[in-house]
Amino acid sequence: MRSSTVYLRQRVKAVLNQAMEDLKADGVVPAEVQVQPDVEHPTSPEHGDYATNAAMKLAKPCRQSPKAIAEKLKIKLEARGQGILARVEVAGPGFVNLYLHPSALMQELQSVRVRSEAYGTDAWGAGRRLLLEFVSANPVGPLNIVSARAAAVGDTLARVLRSQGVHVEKEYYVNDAGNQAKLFGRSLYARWRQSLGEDVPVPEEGYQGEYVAACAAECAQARAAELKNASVEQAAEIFRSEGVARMVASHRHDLAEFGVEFDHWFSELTLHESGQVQAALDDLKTRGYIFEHEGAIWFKSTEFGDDKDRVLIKADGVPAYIAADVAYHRNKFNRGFTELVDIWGPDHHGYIARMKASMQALGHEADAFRVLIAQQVNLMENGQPVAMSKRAGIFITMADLIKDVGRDVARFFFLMRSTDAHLDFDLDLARKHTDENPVFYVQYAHARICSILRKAAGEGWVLCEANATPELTQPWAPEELAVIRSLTSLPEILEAAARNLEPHGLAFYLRDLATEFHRFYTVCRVLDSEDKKRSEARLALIDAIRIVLRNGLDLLGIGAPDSM
RNA sequence: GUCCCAGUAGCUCAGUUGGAUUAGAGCAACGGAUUUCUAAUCCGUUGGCCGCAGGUUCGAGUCCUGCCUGGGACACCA
Repeated sequence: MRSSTVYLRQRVKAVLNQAMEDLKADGVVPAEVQVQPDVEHPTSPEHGDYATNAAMKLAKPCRQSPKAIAEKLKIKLEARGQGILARVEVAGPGFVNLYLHPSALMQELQSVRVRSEAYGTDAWGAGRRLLLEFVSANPVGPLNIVSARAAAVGDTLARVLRSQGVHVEKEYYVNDAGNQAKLFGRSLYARWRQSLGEDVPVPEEGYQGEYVAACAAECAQARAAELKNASVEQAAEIFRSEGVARMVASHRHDLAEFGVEFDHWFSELTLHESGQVQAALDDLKTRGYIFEHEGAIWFKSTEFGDDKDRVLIKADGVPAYIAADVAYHRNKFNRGFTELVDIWGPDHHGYIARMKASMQALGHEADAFRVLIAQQVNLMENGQPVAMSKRAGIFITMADLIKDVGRDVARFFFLMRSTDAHLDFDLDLARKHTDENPVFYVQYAHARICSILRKAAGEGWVLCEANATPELTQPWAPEELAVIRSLTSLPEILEAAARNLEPHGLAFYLRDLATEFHRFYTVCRVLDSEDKKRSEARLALIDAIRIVLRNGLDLLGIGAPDSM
């Protein structure tokens, strides 16, 4: 289904490579010279559809001026670019500007409709097996805003990577083994006893929010029979396991509401029970990165650039959190994944070095394990940050946010920022169902197109076959050419987003494409009975725009409505 | 004290891994456009010492060093 298509920019690159080979054959460029020239869109369209710095990169190894090489390259490009390039120009310090042949643009436009929902997909990522872990919140309370951000980014990243042929599985790590889970169990237990009129205090550092009492009641009802004769310790354990299970279920539910579904939910407890924590320890020991000191067992993480060595097994014999985490990531590799990507919250920044160290100690390449930090989110209302206090139980959850502004808006706002930058979430703007809200702006473009297509169908207009190039006697208008050029950028946008693990470029791209469409719409009437040929061509054009908008919105996990 | 992230228009942010005498959007402000396929639209104007100072080279918002400011992290917690 994912046939390998050569997109427009790749065709241009291929022409450039051929031209450079020709220069080698002529002896202009020494055979051993290897350069990777950039082919990019110039800032100003007057400088061509694409421009390359190949001549500047070749200048030094060839010991010639960039301009001289550019002139020679130009001749080869003109010969090799038949049917793709209309014009080649040398400019500035040695740039070579490439102007597309109109027929190449038309072919690409046709390709959008032929490939339809597969337009933009590629296969360069085939063969990679990547495990993407994100959210992984402690199952002791509702998901917060940062989790929502991580969910949006992780889910879209998975979709984008898959579109490029990478095999991706999404995983959620359930911290059901540690102190937090225990503390949660005891908090639930206390709340239950309180509800029975007894004076049992919630433990210090325990969980206070309103949801705790509600969860305690549900747990008590579900496990009533077992609780009847349980000791305090047994009861706390029952509340721990039941409470965690219910929290995990609610996380799963809330995430599904947000359009995010995981392939795996991985329990920390199973690592301990199956002996994998010990196995990881033994592995590190065999490799010589373990030592004992003051009754604790340490990992020599400083060997791999960490600030200090880290305790794996505490002096009391209990494994530290990181011991299970090392075992967990070792497990991921053992399952056959060749790349691990984690998305963590901002408070785990300092944790990266030691985890990377542990994976290197286990023999993996440094960049086989990568961590993205989903930075802090400030909810803004009336220009002020919304006050939140976890301690007092006053905080806006992911579920609250989605209920408030809607799933599409929430996702788009999170995906409009680079992941590792702080984000001010403008609630007032998010709530507006007007043109100021960028989500609706993009969706409106899609709906507008659908509306025209409906009208066209009703009036008996013919939407030409996907593989038929519309014939035109008059040249395309500038607004038409601009939007066609934008269309052809989707493949490179997706490739960049996947390679850099930065999905936000896609959101910006869609907004820009919507702008190009709206501009076109204002100037060019699609259905014009005076000019049937042009109308048919424009119908094909807006159909292609519809496809690209829809593909992009799908990858963002956002709806593409037919009408608004 | 050490480390990480950020600092670009009044506000929120892009800037394609160093490229073009002209650094871009959105919002806000001001002025225009609709007998039309959806005005949830479009066009125009105003707005900048890219935190500061050096350095690297043909070329720096982008890379290096130092400093300033904001946020975060620095457990035998998870």
